[in-house]
Amino acid sequence: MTAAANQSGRRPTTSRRLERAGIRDVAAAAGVSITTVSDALNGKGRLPDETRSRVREVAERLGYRPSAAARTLRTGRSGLIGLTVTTYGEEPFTFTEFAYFAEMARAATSAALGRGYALVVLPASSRHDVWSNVALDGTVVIDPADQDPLVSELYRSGVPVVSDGKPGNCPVTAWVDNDHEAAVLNILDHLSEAGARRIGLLTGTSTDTYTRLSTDAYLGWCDRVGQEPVYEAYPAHDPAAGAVAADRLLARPDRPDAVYGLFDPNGTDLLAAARRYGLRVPEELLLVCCSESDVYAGTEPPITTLSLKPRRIGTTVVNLLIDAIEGVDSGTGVDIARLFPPRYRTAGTGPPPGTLMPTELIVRASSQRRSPRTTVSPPRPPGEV
Amino acid sequence: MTAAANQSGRRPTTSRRLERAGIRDVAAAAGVSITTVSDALNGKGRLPDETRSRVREVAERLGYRPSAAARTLRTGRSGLIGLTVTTYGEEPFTFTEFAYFAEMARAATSAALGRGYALVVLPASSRHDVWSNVALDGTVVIDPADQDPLVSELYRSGVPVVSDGKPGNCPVTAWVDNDHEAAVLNILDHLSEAGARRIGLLTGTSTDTYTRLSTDAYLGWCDRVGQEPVYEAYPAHDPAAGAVAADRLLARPDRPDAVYGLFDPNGTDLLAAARRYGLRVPEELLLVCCSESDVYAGTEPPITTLSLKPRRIGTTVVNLLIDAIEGVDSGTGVDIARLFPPRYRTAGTGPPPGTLMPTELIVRASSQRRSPRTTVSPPRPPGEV
DNA sequence: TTGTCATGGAGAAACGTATCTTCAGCCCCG
DNA sequence: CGGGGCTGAAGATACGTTTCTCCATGACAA
Repeated sequence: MTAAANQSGRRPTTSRRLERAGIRDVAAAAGVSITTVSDALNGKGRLPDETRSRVREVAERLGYRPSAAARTLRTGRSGLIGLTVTTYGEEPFTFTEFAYFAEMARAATSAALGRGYALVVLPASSRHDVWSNVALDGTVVIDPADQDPLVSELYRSGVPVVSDGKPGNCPVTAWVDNDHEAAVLNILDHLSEAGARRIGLLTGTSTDTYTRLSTDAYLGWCDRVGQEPVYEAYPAHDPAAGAVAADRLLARPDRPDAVYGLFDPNGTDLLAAARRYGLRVPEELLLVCCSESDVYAGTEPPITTLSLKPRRIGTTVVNLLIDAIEGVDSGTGVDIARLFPPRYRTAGTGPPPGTLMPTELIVRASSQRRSPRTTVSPPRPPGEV
Repeated sequence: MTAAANQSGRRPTTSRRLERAGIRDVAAAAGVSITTVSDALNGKGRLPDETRSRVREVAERLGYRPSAAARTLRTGRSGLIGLTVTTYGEEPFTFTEFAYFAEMARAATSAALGRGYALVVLPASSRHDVWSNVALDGTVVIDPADQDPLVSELYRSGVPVVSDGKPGNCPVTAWVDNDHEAAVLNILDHLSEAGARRIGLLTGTSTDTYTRLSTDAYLGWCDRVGQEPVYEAYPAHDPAAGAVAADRLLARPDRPDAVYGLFDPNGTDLLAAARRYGLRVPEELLLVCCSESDVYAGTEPPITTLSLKPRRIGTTVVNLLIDAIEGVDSGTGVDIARLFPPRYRTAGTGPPPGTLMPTELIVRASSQRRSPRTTVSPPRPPGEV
C-alpha cells in the first residue's frame, strides 16, 4: 500500500487529447501531496513561504485551473447570483424596455463582480429545469410578483433572496425600494407650488408595488388636499397604449393643468398630446414624468423627471444579498440586522427587513412657470412605509 | 452581534437541520437504489413505467432537487454560457450605452434559455479569479479585442467561443458579424442616388472590427468613385465627443452635402449641428446613421437608419455556440461545418468559420429629396469578406 | 437439462476539490 | 530523559451525482 502503488493506476486509458491538469498533477509535479497544493494555492494551512511559492509556480507552469464544479460541490458556494426580472409580455426580459431595468442590472452586475460574484440571468417563470440546473448562492429579484411561487420556493430551500421592490406576500431575506410615496408627494407639492390647481396622474393597470404605492400616494394626497382625483390607467407594457391614455387624460372635461406620468414614455406622449390640444407647456400644462432617460433634457421644453436612481438600487441590492450570503453560514438567518443603514429601515422585528432609498427630482422647465433652472430636491427624511 | 439579535426568531421551524433531500433519501424512501432513482428521473436505463412513476412521485413528495454542482462535476456540463462585452471606459459594461448591445444580449439570453442554458455575465478583463470560478460550457464574446488573451486562453483550454464581430487575431470556434462592408457601400450608393455629391463620414478612433471595416469600406468607395474622403473620427465611448465631431464635420471648408454616422447618437448630434449652421435636412444635407433606436422615426425630419439587427445576431451566436457545445465532444473541432447556412459563409477550410448577416436600411425622410416613404433594402448577395 | 436472451435493478467507481485528522520530527524546558 | 508544543505535511473522507459493470431471474428454444 505504498503511495506509488496507489497512484499508479490513475489513467490507464490512452490520453490522446491532453487533459486539463488537475490538482493531483500539480501535486505530483511539485512532489507534495494534494493537501499541500490546496493549502498553498488557497493561502491556508501551515506552510513555509518557500513551499507555497514553489507549488504556485508549478501550478502556473502546468496551467492549472481549479475545477469550479468540484469546488462548488465541496464548499457549497458557487459564486453565482441569480438575476430575475418579472416578465410582462412574451419576451422573458424587459431589460431595454425600461431604462430603469437596464441600468439597475448593469449596476448589479458591476457590484457583484466587484465582490467576486457573477450574475446569471434567469427567467421569472418557475420552470424548475432551468433554475435547479444552476447552483445559486443567492438571487436578486426585480419587481417580484405579489405571491411569487418561485421566490417562495427559493426562500424555503434556504437560498437568500433580495428583491428590488417591496415584495407583496412572498418572504424574502431583504428588500430595497425607492420611497415611492415620498417621491409622489414631493412631486405633487412641487407642482402645487408652481401653481397647479388640478393635478392629473397617468398610471398603470398592473398591480406591481411601484404602480400601487404611487397611485395610493396620489389618491391620499388628493383626499388630504381636497382635490378630485383625475387619472387614467393603461397597461404599462403596451408601447402604444401610453399615447392613447395621455390623449384621453387631456381630453377630459375636467382637464388637469398639471400631470405626473408614472412611466418613462409618458413625457413625450404627454408633450405630443398637449401639442395636439394646443396646450403650451409649462404655461397651460405642467409636466413631470418618471424616467431615467436624458432625452428629456433636450425636449422642447425640457421635462422635469423623477429619477429612481437605478444604479444605487442595483448596487445596494447586490451588496445586501452578498452580505446575507457571506454572513449566514448555517441554515438559520443571522446577522442581517447590522447590514442595514440606520436610516430608511423598517423598525419592527418582523421579517423581512427592508430599506427605502430616496429618489431624485430633476427639475426642468416643464414644471416651472418662473425661472427654469435645474436643481435637485433634497432627500426627504424617512417616513413610515 | 448580540445574542438578542442572533436569537431574533427568524425561522422557528429550522431549529433542526432541514437538509435538502439528496438522491439517497429518495432511494431509501422509494425502496430502490440510487441508480434506479437517477435513471427514473433522467429517463435513462431500462425501467418499467410503474417504477419510474413511483420514484418520480417520491422525489416530488420529498421536494428533491438534484445538486447542480454534483451533476456538473460528474457530467462536465454546467448549462452555463458566458457573455462578455469588451469594456470601453471604467464601467465593465456597455449594455445600455448602445442599444445594440442591450438588444443583442437580450436576444442571446432568450435564445440560451430556450435551449436550456443560462447566461452568466462576465467582464472582458482576464481576471482569472472571476473566470475560473465558474464552470462554463462555452462563451459568447461581443466585439472581441484584436488579440484578446482571454479568448485565446479559453479557446486553448477547450471551451467553445463564438464571437459577435469578426475576431482579429484570436482563434474562435465560430463568429457572426454583420456585412458591414456591404452595408456601408449600400448606404453610400443610396446617398449618391439621392443626389449627394460629397459624402462625409462620422467615425470612431477605436480599432474594433466594426469601425475598421466600415471606415475601410468608405475609403475604398471614395477611391473608386473619385471623391476625396471627408471624415471626422472621435472616441465613440465618449458621449460628449460625438457632438463636437459632428460640429467639426459640418464646419469644414469642404463641407459634405451628405453624412453617414457610424454610431447611435450621431443622428441627433448631426441634426443639431445642421440646425446650428442653418442647413436644412434633407434639402441641403442628407443624413444617415447607424442606430437601433426608434426615436429617429420621430425626429424632425425622421432620419434614415441602418439597423444591425442585434436580435438576429444574438440568437444566431448563441445557437451556433450551443451547437458547438453539444456537437463537439472531443477536443478537436468537428462537425461545425454543417451548422452554418449555405450562404454567407466563408468558403475556405481554414478556421475559424464565420457567418455574415445582412443589415437593414430603414429609409426615412433625411436621406431622400423626393417622396419620403419607408422602405427596406433587399439583402445583398454575399461578397468576399 | 443447458444455453441464450431480455428484463429489472444493484454496486461501486469516478468527477476534483477542501478539510479534518493524524503523524513524524524537532526543540526546549523541567 | 521524558514529554509538551510547534512545524510541516500526508491520508482519508465527504460533497452528490452519473454511469459503467455486472448479477439475478425467468422465459423460451435447442
